[in-house]
This record gives sequence, C-alpha cells and structure tokens, in this order.
Amino acid sequence: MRATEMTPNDKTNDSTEQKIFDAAHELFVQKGLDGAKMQEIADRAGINKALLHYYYRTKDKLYEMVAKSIIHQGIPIIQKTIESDLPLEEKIIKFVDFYIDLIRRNPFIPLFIISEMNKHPEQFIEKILPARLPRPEIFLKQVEDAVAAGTIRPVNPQHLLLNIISLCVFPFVARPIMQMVLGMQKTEADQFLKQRKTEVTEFIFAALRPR
Amino acid sequence: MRATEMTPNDKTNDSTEQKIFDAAHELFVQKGLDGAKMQEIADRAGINKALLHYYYRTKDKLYEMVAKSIIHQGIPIIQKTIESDLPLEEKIIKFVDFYIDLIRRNPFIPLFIISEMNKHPEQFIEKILPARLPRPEIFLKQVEDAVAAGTIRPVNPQHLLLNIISLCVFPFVARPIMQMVLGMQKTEADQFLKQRKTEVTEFIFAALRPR
DNA sequence: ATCTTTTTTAACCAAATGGTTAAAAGTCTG
DNA sequence: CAGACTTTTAACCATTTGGTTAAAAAAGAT
Repeated sequence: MRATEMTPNDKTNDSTEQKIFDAAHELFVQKGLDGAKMQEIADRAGINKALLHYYYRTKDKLYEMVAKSIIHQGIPIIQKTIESDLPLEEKIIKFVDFYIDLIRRNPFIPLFIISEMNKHPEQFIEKILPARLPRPEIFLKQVEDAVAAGTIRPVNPQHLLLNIISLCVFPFVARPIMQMVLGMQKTEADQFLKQRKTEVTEFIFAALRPR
Repeated sequence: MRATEMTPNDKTNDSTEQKIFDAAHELFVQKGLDGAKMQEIADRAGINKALLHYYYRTKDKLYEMVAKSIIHQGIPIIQKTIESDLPLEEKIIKFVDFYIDLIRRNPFIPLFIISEMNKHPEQFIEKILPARLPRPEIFLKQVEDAVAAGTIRPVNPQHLLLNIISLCVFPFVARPIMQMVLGMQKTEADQFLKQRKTEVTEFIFAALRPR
C-alpha cells in the first residue's frame, strides 16, 4: 500500500510517484480537470494506468494535490510582498517585479487558476484554496495615506490594486490572442513580454503622479 | 433531413433548433468544449439527445457554430472603434466605454475565448476565428504621432494598447478571485465593476499625461 | 382523407474513461 | 536463500459519452 499522506519515502524527482505528479501537473495545467485524461497522464509518465490509482486513488485526488501545489507555490511570494511594510513606491516596484517574474516562469498557471476556479468553484474554494489568502488591507491603507498626503494622485485603492494585477497578469493569459492581433512570432512575443516589467512600472507611476 | 446550412426556415427564438443552440451556448461558455456534455445540453434544451444530432451533426459542429457566433458578435464593435479615425483621446474613451459595456453584457465570454483558444488552438485558429481580425495599425500610428508631437508621455504603442485591454478585460475574467481577495459579495462586486469605466479611463489618461 | 415530408422519440451501439483485481516482478530483511 | 512487503502489470469492469437507427408522431401538400 502506498498512500501519499504517508512518510515521504522517496520523492526523489524521478520516483514513479513524482513522475506521475509531474505528468499530471503538465496535463492538468494544459487541459484542465475535464480535458486531461488518466490514460494520457499515464502515458506521459511512462507507466501503467493502474499505477495512477495505486499512488493517487482517484482523478479528483490527484487533481487536488496538483492544484494545491500550484496554488501554494505562488501565494507566499505575493503575500510577503503585498503584506510587507515597505513604503508604497518600493512595494509596487517589488510587487510588479516578483509577480511578473513568477508568471514568466510559469506562464500557464494564471489561466489555469482562473479558468478552473470558474468551472469548479465549490471544489476550488473548499478543497484547494488555502485558508488564508493574501490580505490587501495594508496596501490599501498605504494608498489611502499617500492620497491623503498628496504624494500620489487621488485613486480608489482597490481599483489601483486591480489595475496593477491586471497589467501584470493579463498579457500572459491572453498571449495567443495578443500574438495574433499584433502579428508576433513566439520569439517576438517573448521579447515583448520581457519588456513588460519596466513598461508596467513606468505606466503605473505615471498614472499615480500627482498633477 | 435538417441541415443548418439550409434555408433558415424558422430560426424563431423558440424553435427547437434555437433552443438547442441557446442551451449549447450556455453550457459551452460555462464549461468549455470538454466540460459540456451532449446529454446535458439536450436536457437543458428540454429535448431528446438524438435531436441534437439531427439539427447539428456532431458535438464539434455544434461547438463550432456556437463559438463562431460568440466571436463574430463582439469583433465588429471592437474593430470599428479601434480602426476608426477618431482622434486618439476620443478613441480611447470610446474604446474603453464600448469594450467594458460589451463585457458587462457578456461577462463570461472573454474567459471562454481565452481558455478555449489555449486548449484547442488549431481548431480555433482554423475553424472559428474570422479571416480578418481587428487591425491595430491605425491606433499604433496615432500613438506614435502623439508621442512625437509631445501630446502624450513617450510610451510603446503596443504596450499601451495591451495595457488598455488588460485594464478593461482582466477584472471580469478574474472576478471570483477578486471577490475573495477583496472580500466582496456579488452585489458589491457588480457595483465595483460598474465604476471601472471611469476609473480605467482616468487611469489611462493620467498615465499618458506628458510631464 | 391520403400520401409525403419533417420532426421527435426510444432503444441501441461502440469507443472512451475512471477505476478495480489478481497475479507477477522487484526489493528488503532476517 | 526464504519470507514479507512494495511496486508494476495485464486483463477486466461499469459507466459515461458521442453518435446511430428505425419507427412513431406531427405537419404539409394534394
């Protein structure tokens, strides 16, 4: 018997368990819960389909572990940055920097989260999301204060936060459409998205400059 | 025999054909090609499953028609706005205005397009996207000119376009996460998203103001 | 009313899919 | 090596799923 909750004997990166997990990760991210098939996962992991059920009992359990790992991977970085007590300007710079780096390393994760959360909201909220999400209160307060102090143009703090996130995330999510509309090749698009970090930061600060 | 390519005898809104189409529309948008099941579509349309195949031969064909109709619905509005020769400022205002209105009327469409295009790129590009997508050249040129004339701060036109679209679309796409992080109820979120139009426009123009 | 055509249904079918079982192969420990 | 335990496989199984068929019901045309 082999339950994953047990002693993590050998999660060496080429253990069978890990190979399955990696294959599942890849396929779930690419095709979602509905689109990914157990047989395909087994094939990609180079093993028998029965082994999937030996290590991870059901498709749902396997999905749950993969999705959890995805979520728990990114959240701490975002959390630490946004909940820190860096001064506002520095915080925004760092947030954009870390966030875009994070996404560039895992370009398909945001779309996975968004679209799976839309398709299976109950499951996601109950079983996958962590109890404690990043809390934006500190950031929102900082913006309020900066507005009051006249350091930045008057803006609604919540909208500002949403704007920053939109500017960071959306281009990666909508990459295929972007490529088509702007007539870009893969490499051009890569190049272009690499410039986003500075471009977005500048855009935000320009928008915040008091008049 | 009943082929949809034939004379559109009675596409009255409560014809069987239309009821099927509407049910399929709803489910495909909600669950995607993989997640939507023919039986469920039949149930929702209140008819026998065999009728689906009588009117639309296969799932793929049905999906193709629904997806096409979705795409072709929004594109002309965007196209007309962005390809018009309104002055830049006016164009941006109108674009944000129309675009956000469009999305508010169909809040699940953007995520549908993005996620389905990522999951079935070949099918989407070959069978569903129209030959002619909105061409951004005029807009890009206008931005260049405005930069050269010093009317706006120097920005990369492509990034600017992408920024505008990101600010308009992303909040609707990421709505569930937004609600959780900002601790909003449905009605609050509705209210909040309603404010976006002015908020986004102001944000963009502030970011473009020459220093 | 009768014949024809269109629309709808119930019953099927084959393939795919998630999951199980029992036995074989491999590993570990005395 | 023997015995115990773990890992892996091939062969199944039940359900779901997309799709078909043949006949019934409804609607039109003469």
